[in-house]
Amino acid sequence: MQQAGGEMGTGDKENRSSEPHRNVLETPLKQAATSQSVLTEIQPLTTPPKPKETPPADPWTPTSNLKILISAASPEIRSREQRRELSNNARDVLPAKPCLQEHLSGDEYEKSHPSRKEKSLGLLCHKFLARYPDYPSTTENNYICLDEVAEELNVERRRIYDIVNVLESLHMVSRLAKNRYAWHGRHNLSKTLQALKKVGEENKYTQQIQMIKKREYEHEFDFDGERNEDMARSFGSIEHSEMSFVELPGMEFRAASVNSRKDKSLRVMSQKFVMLFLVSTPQIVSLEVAAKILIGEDQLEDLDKSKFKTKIRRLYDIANVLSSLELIKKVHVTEERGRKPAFKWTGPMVLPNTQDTKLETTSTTCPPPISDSITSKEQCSKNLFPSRGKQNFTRHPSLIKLVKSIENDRRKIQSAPTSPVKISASTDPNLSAFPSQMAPVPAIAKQQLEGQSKRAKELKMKLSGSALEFNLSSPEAAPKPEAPRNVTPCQQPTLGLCPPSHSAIPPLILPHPHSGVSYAIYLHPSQAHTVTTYNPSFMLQPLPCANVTGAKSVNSKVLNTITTEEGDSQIATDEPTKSLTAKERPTVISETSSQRCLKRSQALQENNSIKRFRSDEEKFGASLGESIKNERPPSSSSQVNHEVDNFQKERQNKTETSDQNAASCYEQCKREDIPEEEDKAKQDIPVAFAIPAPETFFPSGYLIPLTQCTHGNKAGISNKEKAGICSVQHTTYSSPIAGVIPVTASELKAVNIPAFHITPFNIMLSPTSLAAAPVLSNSCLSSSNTSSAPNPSPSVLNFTLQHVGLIPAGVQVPANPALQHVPLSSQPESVGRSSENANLQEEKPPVPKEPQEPQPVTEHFFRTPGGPNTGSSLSANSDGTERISLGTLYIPQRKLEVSED
DNA sequence: GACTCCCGCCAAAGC
DNA sequence: GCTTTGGCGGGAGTC
Repeated sequence: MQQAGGEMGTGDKENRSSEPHRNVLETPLKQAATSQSVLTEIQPLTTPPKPKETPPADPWTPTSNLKILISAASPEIRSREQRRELSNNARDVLPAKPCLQEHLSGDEYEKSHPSRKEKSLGLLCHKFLARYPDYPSTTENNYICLDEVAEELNVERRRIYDIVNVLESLHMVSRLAKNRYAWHGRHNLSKTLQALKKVGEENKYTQQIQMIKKREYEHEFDFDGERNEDMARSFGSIEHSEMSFVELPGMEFRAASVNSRKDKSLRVMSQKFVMLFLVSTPQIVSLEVAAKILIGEDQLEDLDKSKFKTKIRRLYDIANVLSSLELIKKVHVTEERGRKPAFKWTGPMVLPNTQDTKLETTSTTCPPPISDSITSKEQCSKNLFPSRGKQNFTRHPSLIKLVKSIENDRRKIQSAPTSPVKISASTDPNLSAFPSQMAPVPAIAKQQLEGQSKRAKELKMKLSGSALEFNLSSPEAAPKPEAPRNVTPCQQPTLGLCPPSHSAIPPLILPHPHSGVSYAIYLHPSQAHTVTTYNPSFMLQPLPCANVTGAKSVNSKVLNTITTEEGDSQIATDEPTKSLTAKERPTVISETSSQRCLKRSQALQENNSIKRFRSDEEKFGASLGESIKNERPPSSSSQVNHEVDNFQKERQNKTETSDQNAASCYEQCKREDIPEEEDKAKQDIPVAFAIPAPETFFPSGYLIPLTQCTHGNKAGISNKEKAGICSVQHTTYSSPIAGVIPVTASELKAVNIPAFHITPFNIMLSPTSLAAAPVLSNSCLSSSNTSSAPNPSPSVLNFTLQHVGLIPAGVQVPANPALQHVPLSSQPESVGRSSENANLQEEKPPVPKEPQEPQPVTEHFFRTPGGPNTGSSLSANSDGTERISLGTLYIPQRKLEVSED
């Protein structure tokens, strides 16, 4: 056809522009100037028409044909021979309409002139898809002739290739012969997605994504050579395979030509792009990250702006097609620097292989072929216990020593008594009454945070280069004495990287500005000061709480997140919701689950506070207690913060141990996924799970949708709304920006259920696993010093003081002028106690067991998010100020807002 | 000015 | 040698 390149020069364009004439004349369909109308009006001539599609009875208009001609012509032609072309064509094509040209001038022509949008690939793809049924009958031959389609759609064939290539990647079409394709529709889509997800996991895309995000934070990733080299090394450490096109049985490419340039083909790129969504949590992938990953797979050293731009272009092409397929939806991640384009997966959730989905890769370099013999059970097991799988990661030499040290520490920790507390999964109806103290607190003590962050950064910088390797390789080093299968060594690496300040930076819970959904963002303190804008590494923690399977599901989800960071396959797609499309997910959310989540999150915070305080009670506790007793005015917050800061310095050497302890606890928690140990596990393992996110991958923070678990209930959100919050992927997301959400008194009070302690890396610790004493959340103090911060609960203060030994049990002291005197129960924690109502908030917080063995605790507690669809539940914080509070601090660094277009 | 992404050049592969 | 495919990047349109 066209020029040697298949494209047409001016002449070709003119020739092509005449092609539609015949078609138009033969099929006097209304060819609206707008593509939208065309979308539903395309009347296939030779290709299988979409069954549902009925020829529109739109009247033939005098200008319709001309509009088509115009749209078919290139801009150059139009600009060069606009008038003459129009008149001539009108005369030639529409002899019966001699006056046509008169109607096409000035504004009218502009109207007929299809805008750029109307010629978009996405719209074109819509047209294309409209021609064929989603689920074509197997009996009928659904052939696609590219030439014909191109003609009918009045586009260059080149554009059709773009569409077909992407469709091919999803096995919606397959090439039969030259210029001929077969339409399969969505029959194979589920299988394809499963296969892609599987391959994506095996290719460790999750790790790559996280690594890139981390890099971005650490270096504000750009294209200078040094950083590229660093990036390249990191990629190399992942041993990612040059995964090529993933094929399904019976759908292999039949023409070698198709594979000739597959390395960079749109097909492969499309598959990889889809993989990123399937393995990501949340299923939001920014173009930037995707491009970097795709580039990285090729040759990162060549990463330059032009290449990056090219990848972005291609990704736009792919994204447009995928959007037309309604598999993804464009969103924007807003950060302080501006908006970043991203896409959210809106397609069906991909379940783990419930059947032996055969897939083949035409990979040339690696991807270990997926075993067809893997049963669904085995696959599930593999997903649940990824640590058993192969570890393809290599350990960075510089980290071997560190790993050994960690191993030793872990052994010590694991040998130590750790008895996770069973938590009743029963619903706490009172959680709905969760107070509104969750409101963000004004920024405070930013300087302290920065100071802490600096120290942390120094340490981190030393290890950042090899953090990934270390993290990925940790499984090897991690001893698995008790629950080898569940060991998630991914957290271990963080031990050595954990700055002392971690303990002072707990997750932040922010209310969703739009939906009222709250999100807990876990920010790695070490990067707090370095992050000023959107941090891709804000891990949207899937905080499953709606799953009827309770802890198991949660665990699975957690495992998924964890394992993805470990570098091996893991899926955690055992959630029932996974089988549903994004649109359907909401229905599975139960309010009780959300309440449970709330409670868990509260418990986490509480225990974390207690644990932390316990570990520091000798120094900081006394000081803090004294401060409380003296009812320091808000102005003293800086003093307290300073004390904490200094104290944390001293506590730095404790961080590693505490993280290990947390890791140990988490391992126990993970055991709950082990069927044979389920009974036992249920007794020892908390129901709530935090999503561990090794700092090595998530240096900055995590965004945890809390949805109905927190504010949602309180805010009076209807059940329906809550359900939606939990399950529906919000169209708008945002991360909190720097800010501190102090743990309010009510938050602590309300929790009488032991929960997990989360390490700075989101490692969970059961309350009892740590000889923690009740502690007053530092945040309370800090928050109390802020005008907008809720005052710490008297009960908490008393509770803390009592456990610290500053006051005898039963004695109540006003911790803060603003605090109310709340009677506290001196009873030990009511482990597994199920929900109580708001009144229970007044009850004494759970008293950690084994207080006689205070252990250094640096964990930040972490609220278990409530939304099952974490991925979709990014929240927003309109506040851009940085905030800090001690103890239960959270330091959001960047504002992240994801919004749909 | 950044973001999108259309457009078509041009080369590899196929026939 | 012509056609088919499709990688690639300039640059126009849009925000």
